[in-house]
Amino acid sequence: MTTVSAGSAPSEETNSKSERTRERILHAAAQVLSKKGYAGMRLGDVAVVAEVQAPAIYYYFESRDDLVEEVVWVGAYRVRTNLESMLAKLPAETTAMQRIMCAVESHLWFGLHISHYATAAIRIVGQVPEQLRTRSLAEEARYQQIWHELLKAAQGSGELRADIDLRTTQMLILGAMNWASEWWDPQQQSLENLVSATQELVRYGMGLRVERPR
Amino acid sequence: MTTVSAGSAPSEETNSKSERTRERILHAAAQVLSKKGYAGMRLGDVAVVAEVQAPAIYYYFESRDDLVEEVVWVGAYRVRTNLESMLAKLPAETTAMQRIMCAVESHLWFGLHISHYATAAIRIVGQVPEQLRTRSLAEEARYQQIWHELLKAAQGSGELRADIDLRTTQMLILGAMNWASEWWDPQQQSLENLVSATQELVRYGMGLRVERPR
Amino acid sequence: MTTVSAGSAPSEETNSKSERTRERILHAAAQVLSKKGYAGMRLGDVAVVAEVQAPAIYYYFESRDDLVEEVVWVGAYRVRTNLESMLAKLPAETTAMQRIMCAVESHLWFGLHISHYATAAIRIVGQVPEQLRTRSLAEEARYQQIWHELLKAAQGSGELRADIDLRTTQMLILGAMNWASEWWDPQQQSLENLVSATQELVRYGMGLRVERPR
Amino acid sequence: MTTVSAGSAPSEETNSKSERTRERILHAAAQVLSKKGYAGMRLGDVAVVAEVQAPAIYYYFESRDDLVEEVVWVGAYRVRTNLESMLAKLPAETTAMQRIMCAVESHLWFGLHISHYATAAIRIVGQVPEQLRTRSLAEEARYQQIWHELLKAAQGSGELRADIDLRTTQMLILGAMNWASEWWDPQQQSLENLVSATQELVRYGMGLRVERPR
DNA sequence: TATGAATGAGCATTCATTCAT
DNA sequence: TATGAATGAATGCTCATTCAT
Repeated sequence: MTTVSAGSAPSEETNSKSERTRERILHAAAQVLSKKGYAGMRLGDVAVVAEVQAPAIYYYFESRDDLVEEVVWVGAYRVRTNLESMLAKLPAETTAMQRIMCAVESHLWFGLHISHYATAAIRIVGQVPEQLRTRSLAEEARYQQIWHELLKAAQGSGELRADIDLRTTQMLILGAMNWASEWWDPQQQSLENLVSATQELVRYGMGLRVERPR
Repeated sequence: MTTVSAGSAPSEETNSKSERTRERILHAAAQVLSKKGYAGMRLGDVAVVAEVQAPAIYYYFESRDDLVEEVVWVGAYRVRTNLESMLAKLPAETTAMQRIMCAVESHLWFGLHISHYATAAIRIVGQVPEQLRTRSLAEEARYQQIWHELLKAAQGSGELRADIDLRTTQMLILGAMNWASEWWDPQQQSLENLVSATQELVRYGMGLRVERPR
Repeated sequence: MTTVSAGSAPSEETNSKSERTRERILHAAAQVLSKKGYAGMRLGDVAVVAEVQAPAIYYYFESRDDLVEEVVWVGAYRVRTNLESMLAKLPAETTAMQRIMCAVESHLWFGLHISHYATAAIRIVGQVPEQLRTRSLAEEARYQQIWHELLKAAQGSGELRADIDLRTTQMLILGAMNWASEWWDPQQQSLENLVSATQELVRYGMGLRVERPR
Repeated sequence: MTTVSAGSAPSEETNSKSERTRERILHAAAQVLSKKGYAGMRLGDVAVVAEVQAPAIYYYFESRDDLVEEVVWVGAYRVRTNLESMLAKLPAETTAMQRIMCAVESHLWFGLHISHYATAAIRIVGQVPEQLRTRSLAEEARYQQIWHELLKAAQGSGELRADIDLRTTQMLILGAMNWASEWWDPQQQSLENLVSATQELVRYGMGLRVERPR
């Protein structure tokens, strides 16, 4: 799904047994991190989930923090590349607002459905020591930049009101979606439903519209 | 603002020295919790912030978890009562939508400006063991209920579109605000600004309105 | 019951309120000690039993060890003086063996029925640091001495076999009685019964006697 | 002496290095327990004696209480199996009284000479929380049962007086021997001596026998 | 005479990490 | 490539003890 290009990119195609084990550990860490938080993740738990012994982790990662760093980075990396590839697939004539709607779908779909990495990365932001965030911060900046350009384009094309505070609004929207991992329950509501409700809110707000745009 | 006097309510008026120490510890715990998360809160850190020795905490709280439980509960309790008292002050003729705007202001103002408790409670949701959440879950349910009634009233009065998914929208809005504690920086943006940007988003969304309602 | 003569003797007649509290604490300590052992006795438990607050203990005793020391000493002291007063009451013509039987009764009766102090003193022998035992060791030596004289007298009068190892036998008998506190249950067996069974064992052993002496 | 091989029996043959370490910790715990009592046993002391670091104990035992439980059980188990194997070695024609004498020897020899476990088990009876005693209580019941049968057989064969209270006498004898760990000093008296003095007391008591039975 | 408040020392336990194999 | 065994550095918690009142 994710289109991985460069050498050091986080592969999802597992090759050798060794690489598969490494991936299993990373997966397990993402899972545990998203449930227990940064300080709450114990290597023992990760080992259980990954079906290895705890010391085996050290064969693949220098330290616990290294493991966390990678999870967080992979999360951010995949969220960004996923969005990029989704946007790339859109036909040229897609309007700016439709692109934003696509980004909403990408964010929710990826964060809630595909990847523990994203959830983990999202949930432990703010608990992770600064020094572990260098790589992921860069990714997040790129991601924010993509969103920023989407919004600016929409404003340019007149699809977005000129008077809104772009940066704040962007953060509020991403926040609304990030927080969904705290309450959204696939048993109670389909992801499609959540996506369209979010798109509605983002586009029109809750208030009454006298005349439906478009 | 909330002056709670009755029964077992969490007092903010500190009386005896003993009560003040207890409050200091509770404050400190909220602060540390919101920064480090549930598993990351060490009693030693709390003690340093509260300017006591760590074992003194046990004079006031049965256990670490008891302390966390109280912080989380106080957070939820104060958020709810703050909203109630804000709403109670509104004149009778206030429209349903205006009440919602007031609730937005209350939520952001209280969560970001007034109380580490609220931030703590928000940030560690999902990390705290279920058994510590009994009291706070009840509070949160009451809070959600108040919001739900606000939205329903607005829908009833025709100020809200009839076709939106109330529950999902409510969660998205609260999420957008909760997440603000992750990125909002008082140095860069005034709270007033954040509040009005949020109110705008909630009310009208980002999209162009052909004709401004009302 | 105990005939206390000298000034510093452990009084059982409580006079002032202060003295009564002190006695209550001492009692409580004896009770807790006999149940939990030396290291297991917590001042908090003692305080609960004595119905005071823990720090109050320090008004009456220099330290925890001081309290223990006194309990142990009072136990030893009372066991000794009790035996002495029992023996003193016997008519002049009492035989040496009858005196021993009286001592057996005294030991059991006192250790099991009257006094937690004795039980405590007995049970924690060997756990208490040497330095706390100075006074009580002296008492115990006196007690052993009394027993030794009783046995020697009986050997002298021909009531005891000449070929038995007096010291070892004495220790075995006292041990048999001391250990009774571990298993004797007043609900299942009267003290009188235990006393006479012990007297029988001491006097005749378990073995068949061809001809009953005397 | 006891060579236990079957099932979950506490092995004395140490095999792997790991098993030897575990045994060393168990030994150390028995030693410390018998000296300091249940509450007085610190894992630090055990670790020093076992020549490991304290946390290493947790590699072999779930908790401090688990360690205590095992010591107490091993003590009870070995005392019982030792007695059984001693009795099993006696020739068929051994009289019931001689069997009892053998049991006395076994108890003293094992409790005082061979095994800290036995001493520990004996000394901390009554301090150990009930829940740690399940396994050992079962062992002790079996041990008491063996003794009971020995005594009953002797009464049946006419070697024991018919009029003695079997249960009480049995407890007194075992108590006399258990207590020996409090006072017996191998420097001052040989174990052989203690054994024969005890056998004498058990068989004939202290009193004068007109005619030596048998 | 007694207690509420607080502390320092110590203890059981956990956990990331190491290392020989 | 992986694990069994072990450890050092915390960390929560207990408890004797102090002290102002």
